[in-house]
Amino acid sequence: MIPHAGIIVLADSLLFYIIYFLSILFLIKKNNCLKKKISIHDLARELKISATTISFVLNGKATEKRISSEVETKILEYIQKVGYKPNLVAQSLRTGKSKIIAMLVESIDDSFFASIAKVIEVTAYKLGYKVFFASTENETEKAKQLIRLFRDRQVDGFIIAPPPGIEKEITALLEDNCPVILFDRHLPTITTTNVLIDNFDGAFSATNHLFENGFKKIAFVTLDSTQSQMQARLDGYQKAIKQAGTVSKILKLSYNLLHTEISEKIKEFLQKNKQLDAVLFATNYLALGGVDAINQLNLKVPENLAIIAFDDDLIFQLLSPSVTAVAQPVQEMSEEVIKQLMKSLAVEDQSAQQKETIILKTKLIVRKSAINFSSVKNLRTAG
Amino acid sequence: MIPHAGIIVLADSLLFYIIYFLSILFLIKKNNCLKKKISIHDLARELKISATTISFVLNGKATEKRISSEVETKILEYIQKVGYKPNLVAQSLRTGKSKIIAMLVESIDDSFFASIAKVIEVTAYKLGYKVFFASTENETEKAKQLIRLFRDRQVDGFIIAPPPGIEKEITALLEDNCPVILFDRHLPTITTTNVLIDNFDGAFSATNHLFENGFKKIAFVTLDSTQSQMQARLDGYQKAIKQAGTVSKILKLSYNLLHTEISEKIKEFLQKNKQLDAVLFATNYLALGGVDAINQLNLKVPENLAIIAFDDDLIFQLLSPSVTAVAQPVQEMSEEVIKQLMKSLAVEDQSAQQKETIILKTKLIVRKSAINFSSVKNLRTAG
DNA sequence: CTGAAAGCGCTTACAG
DNA sequence: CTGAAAGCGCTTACAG
Repeated sequence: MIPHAGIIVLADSLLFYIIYFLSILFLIKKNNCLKKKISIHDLARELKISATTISFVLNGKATEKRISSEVETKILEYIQKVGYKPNLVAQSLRTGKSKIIAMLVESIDDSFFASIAKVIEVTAYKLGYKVFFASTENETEKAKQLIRLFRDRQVDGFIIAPPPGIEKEITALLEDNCPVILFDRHLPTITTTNVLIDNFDGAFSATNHLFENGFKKIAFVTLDSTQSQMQARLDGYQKAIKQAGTVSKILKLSYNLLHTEISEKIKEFLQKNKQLDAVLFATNYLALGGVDAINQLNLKVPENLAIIAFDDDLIFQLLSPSVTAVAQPVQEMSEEVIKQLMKSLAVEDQSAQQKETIILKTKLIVRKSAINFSSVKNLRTAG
Repeated sequence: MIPHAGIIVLADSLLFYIIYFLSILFLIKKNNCLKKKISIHDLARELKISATTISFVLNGKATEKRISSEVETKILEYIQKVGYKPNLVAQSLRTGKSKIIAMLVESIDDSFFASIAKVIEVTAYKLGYKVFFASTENETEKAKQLIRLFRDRQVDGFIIAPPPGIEKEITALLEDNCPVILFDRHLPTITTTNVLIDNFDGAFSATNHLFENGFKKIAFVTLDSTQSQMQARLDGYQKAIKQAGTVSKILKLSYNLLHTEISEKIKEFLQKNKQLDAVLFATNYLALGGVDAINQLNLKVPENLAIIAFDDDLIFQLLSPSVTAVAQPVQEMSEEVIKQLMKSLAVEDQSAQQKETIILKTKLIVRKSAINFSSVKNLRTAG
């Protein structure tokens, strides 16, 4: 039996190599996109240095672990030469971190969310994070799904413009020690870190701007929503109306209407309420629907009807007449969001962390759609 | 010594458990966002069924592997009950697949790219894929970085609107067996699967539409770019001009100008070329810059100057007068892109796969900015 | 029909 | 100052 042992071993190892070789081939075939990459153990073999030491050097722990500087430079140079990149998936599995931040906005199409997303992406990237975006369409169910999806992908934290009804999910994230920053609107019943604007003051100032320019019958076109930002805009409008001693006139439209549906509803509203001489729109896309309605009714702005939009947009500058708008401080908001998120990311225990609410001021960009026409007020009812 | 052995073992294992317990605590502390999740082995322990069998059931291989249906339903019910979700990172590390598609567009801000991104996201999601977006700003270096970044994250495939100069990177992807679909523009020197529109015909028809409406001195405002889509639009314009026997007048602007810079350059161009009675803009944002310039010059559209834009946009419908545009078939393009990508994803060897180029037709949306004013041509030079 | 075991590529506590 | 080994949570070829 002994003489055979060698042969058996040989046959065995030959078989092993054949299988190994086949499986390599199979893997290359099967794994699209998976470059035959160098692993840390390949480096270890080549350099005759353990993977441990290489890993320490890679993670900047060379001095902490007192790796000799010769070894360090040797490793660094070799890595440079062969272009080694650690496998982030393996890293993520091991550490439980992904260096990915999830950002849920209402709609990435919307110019406000698109511009804030852009600033956040750039800033986060500089800090070593990648941001993944998704649109909730302000739907509770879609937001829940997305939170689940991103958690499954092991994101490190969330930036969320929350739709209504996801208090439970946000609380669950925080309890599981997952950093969350809310922006644009918050959820009053739960304690979170929020980056908001002064919606009340924005709407209040805009309405007063209309009064100051001689307009008196001011309507407010908004969404049928109890969300904090919409509620505050409504309150700001109503405060100004009350203070002026006039009557409010409010149109509430449901979410997720198409552009043509919005303009149709606004058209009907304007036709039924010919006394109106000005309208404040609670969002940029409502204002765009309004512009369409106004065009269709052949009304002149601001002679027949003055308008102001909440959220600025390039379009408002291009329309004739250009549209006065309440601008949100996009740059400032984005920076504050990132700042707060980085703070949370650095903290071990989310529940212990102090929750802050930052409120930034809006700025009224005065253009031509709401300037003083006191001498020729409301030609429409006259005509 | 022997009497002590038991004690040592006990002390040893006690220590072990203390350390184990502490490290668990430490892990929970350290790993933000990492829910203490159930693993497949936890399930195996509870159910007294091997992880292998559970994995087979989970991956729909129950019948293939001839798992008894009792075992299958038992597993399925338990999973349902405890809400088990496999760890996608581990799955990805093991299989080399991520079910993630990377999509590189010029700018996610741009309405054309935003709308195509949206359709693709929804469609891909239904097919079990998540799409991650990023903007190249048409910069070669940024695109290279993004490709690297996404490969590090182990994406399964790419959808790319390529900036110039990344032929090498695209080729490398294909060689590494990574599915790539180009759209909007292609790279003529390499063989890839492309989903394009008929840019030549779009520009040709638009120019002819201007001729048919009585305009004669037609300029073309485009980007200083050799990219395929821009080249084809230029060629289409020139063909129409030549066929009509008139002279061409072209303004080439560099990429990445700000809106105000674009409108400034166009303003200068229009002032220097008062003979012009129409302009075809090669992109939607060039047209918006043009609208701004035209407003500043107090020109009337189309009486003084007719305009047509390439790429439709909601804004064009809202401007007064509304702007005629060459619309790209967004829905159709998106579907075609996904279809081609899924085809590539199913193929083992990318180099062996037949590369197709799909060319879709554009549609001219006739609005008011280029309608017939043959009786009152070019008032500007007259006035 | 079902399970034990290897391994994807990392990181890190521990030992020396 | 450096390395062997375990383990993150999966999947799958192989054995029975």
